[in-house]
Amino acid sequence: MRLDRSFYERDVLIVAPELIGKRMIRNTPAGNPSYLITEVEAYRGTEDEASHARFGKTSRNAVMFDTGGLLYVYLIYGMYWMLNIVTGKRGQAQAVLIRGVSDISGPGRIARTLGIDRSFYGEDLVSSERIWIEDHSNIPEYVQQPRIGINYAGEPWKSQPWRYIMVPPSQIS
DNA sequence: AGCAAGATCGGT
DNA sequence: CCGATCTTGCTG
Repeated sequence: MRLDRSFYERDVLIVAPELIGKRMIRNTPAGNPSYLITEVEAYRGTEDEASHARFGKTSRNAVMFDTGGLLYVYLIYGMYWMLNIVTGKRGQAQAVLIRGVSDISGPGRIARTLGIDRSFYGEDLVSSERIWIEDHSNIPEYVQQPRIGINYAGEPWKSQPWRYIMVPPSQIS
């Protein structure tokens, strides 16, 4: 069943690991593919020096300051769309970057495969007809690591283990 | 105003 | 390790 507002409105450090193992559904004229979420990163508030919210609200990141459950989509390196899910209550400026789904590794390739672009900025996962996330009662194992590509941030932000990676069942000892 | 750098990826 | 490619927000 589709996740509701109350799921997304919690702190990003709670929501991010819980997104691992959930299914993202992409409703298109061609079909209804679903993708298992396998890797995410948490970005937490204006004090997080690795976050786009670190300079406060701007035209690009404005949706991060809105309510949890909305999508934050932005273009990076002129060619890759990044898919993020806003979490927390309005004003908290938190988001989860989707880094891996099913057999797709890398946020840029995910957006390309799912057909995510600027038109998904602000899309609401709670009510959208195009994209949403379902809970299939899957509780996977995961490991935590520092986030990728944020060397510009200072400590402790650079080292926070806010990257969550699903451990395949075959690798659990 | 201009410009360096970016939550990346694929090829060399 | 470098180039693609363009938006962003600072002068990194």
